[in-house]
Amino acid sequence: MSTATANKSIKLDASEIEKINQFAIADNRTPHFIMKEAIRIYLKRREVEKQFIDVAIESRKHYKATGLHITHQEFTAWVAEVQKNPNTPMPVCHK
Amino acid sequence: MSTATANKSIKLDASEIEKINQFAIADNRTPHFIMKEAIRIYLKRREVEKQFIDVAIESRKHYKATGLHITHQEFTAWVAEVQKNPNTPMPVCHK
DNA sequence: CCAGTTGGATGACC
DNA sequence: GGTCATCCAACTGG
Repeated sequence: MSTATANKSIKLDASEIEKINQFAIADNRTPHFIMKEAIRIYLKRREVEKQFIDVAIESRKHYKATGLHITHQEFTAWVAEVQKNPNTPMPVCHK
Repeated sequence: MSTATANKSIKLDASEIEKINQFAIADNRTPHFIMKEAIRIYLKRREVEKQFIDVAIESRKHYKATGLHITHQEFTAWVAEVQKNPNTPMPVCHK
């Protein structure tokens, strides 16, 4: 009962297959591996992206619920300040 | 003859399949499409990368043939200089 | 209606 | 894990 791997089919056109083979040969792995890698990388990117927007949505919900926020000016001012003084505290959320 | 598309199989484990399905649903496309997209993107990245190193190899061959080059110091000095004066010319290759 | 493409599942072989 | 061949359902355009 380790990792059950299922066989999925995918239609690729000739040019893509060629390229996959080239790269597979180039770094000495199988075309299959290349495809899996492609998918792994893609999924990882999507996950990170999703988490990013999830956090944004969360933050917004929190703001809607509590009214707590900082302004864009407060934030950019802090960004500028932190260059000079790395321990400048982030602005505090307020109503 | 339009674009001949051949059928390839790829073994993916359950977690990957789930994620593919999630993203497929999320942006309203088929899982199959997602996989193709993943591969397209990967291939594109690799191609660009390859071209980059090809240029590097070309440059090196040119150097080996002609002896023309600039030093690392010359280059970094220029990088620094160009910040202050954007039209600072790049150092010229020499023996 | 049939041909062609896409999307997808399997079974078998190495 | 890696690869191929087949067969299936759904949709699209002549």
